[in-house]
Amino acid sequence: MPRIPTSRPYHHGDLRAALLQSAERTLREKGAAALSLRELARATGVSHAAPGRHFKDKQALLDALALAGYERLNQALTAAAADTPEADFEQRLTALARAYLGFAVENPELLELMFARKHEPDSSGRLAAAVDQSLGSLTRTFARAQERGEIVQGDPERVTLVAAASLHGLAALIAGCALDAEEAMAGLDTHVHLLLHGLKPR
Amino acid sequence: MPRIPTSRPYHHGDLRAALLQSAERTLREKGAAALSLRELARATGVSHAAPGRHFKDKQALLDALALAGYERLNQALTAAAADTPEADFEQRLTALARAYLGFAVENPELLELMFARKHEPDSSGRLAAAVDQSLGSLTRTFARAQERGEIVQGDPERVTLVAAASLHGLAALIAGCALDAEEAMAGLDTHVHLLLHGLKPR
DNA sequence: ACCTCAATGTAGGCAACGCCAACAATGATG
DNA sequence: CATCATTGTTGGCGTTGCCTACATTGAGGT
Repeated sequence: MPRIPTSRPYHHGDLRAALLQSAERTLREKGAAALSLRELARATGVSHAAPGRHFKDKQALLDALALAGYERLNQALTAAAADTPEADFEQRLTALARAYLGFAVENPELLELMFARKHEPDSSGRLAAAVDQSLGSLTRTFARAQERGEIVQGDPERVTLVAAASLHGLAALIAGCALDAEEAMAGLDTHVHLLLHGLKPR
Repeated sequence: MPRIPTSRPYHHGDLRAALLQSAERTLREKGAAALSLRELARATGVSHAAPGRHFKDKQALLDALALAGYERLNQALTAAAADTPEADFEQRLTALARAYLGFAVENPELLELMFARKHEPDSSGRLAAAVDQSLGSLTRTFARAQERGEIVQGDPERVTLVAAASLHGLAALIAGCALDAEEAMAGLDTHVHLLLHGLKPR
């Protein structure tokens, strides 16, 4: 059937980006469960099969969304690290923690997506790289601190993991509504302090 | 239309339990995405609308699944606490950590479900109670340690949170395939030690 | 013993979804 | 200017969650 002419041109221009943007909006406002390719297509003003040209799967779109999330998170962490160049280690770590938790508070649904265990084999490689890159800020901070003797010696990966797990745990609890966001942010300084100085009395 | 007689009785007996059991099996074997009420009904040998009599929603079934998960986790934690009655604090905490991480390794999909942010308002109360109960083992351990002076003073909730977040972070990373399970379990002792003694050199 | 009725299971239908195949419009490349 | 890969459209298929109407059952009151 020949097409009835409309105001919109046949080709969208940058449908992929538009879909991702719209998807992130729905994700933020209505949650991941409300994400449907068809609804997304309607919201973007294209036919229900158009998204299939840019994402082979629904999961492929979710993966792309997660990847974009990692990139934003990575930017936030890098900025936080750059903003406290010569501060002492505890302040530096606190800044990183604040950046990470801030991201978790602002994008809880996205965070859930980013750490979900179901990814296309295609995307998993790029996603793993993105995770490493995000962890990079933390790793570098710890490596430098270890060189300066501000941190216990030992396998740097393990030391970093202790901090990373603690922060990620907070973020996950916030994203899962098991922990009040403001309360967690307010107690962050104490949290990092306890992490660095230990739970045992000195 | 009158019913053609079959070997199976009209009433199942305990359909609700059978559905939950079947659901948990599918969850473990094929993931949460593969859970469908209709498929579940087929597997249990009832009609596609029968589950609706016991779970008003698909989400209601997921919530029931999560609740059962919390009960199992709680048992594991309680048992771990009971198994190390007079051990010193670090050993006690390590035992709790091992129990929690063990659960995460064995039931990653279930853990994801338990900490998902979408729950029916009906279930959320019971779920919150279950979370508190699971946290109870940790809280009690810390409270006792604080009384004995084995732990820094200060808001006990905050001190507990540092440990809880750290463990939950590890569990979440394992469940999300961002961390190798065996590696994490192997390094658990060191992890707990660092948590207690801090990352700064003494 | 019978009747009633709430609980539980069944049958069918509806709208929405993801995915697929066939076709149409477009713009870049020769 | 013809060709053709890219990108969008239409229509269809099978599945799903949920709803309504109906059937079967067992328990409790008379």
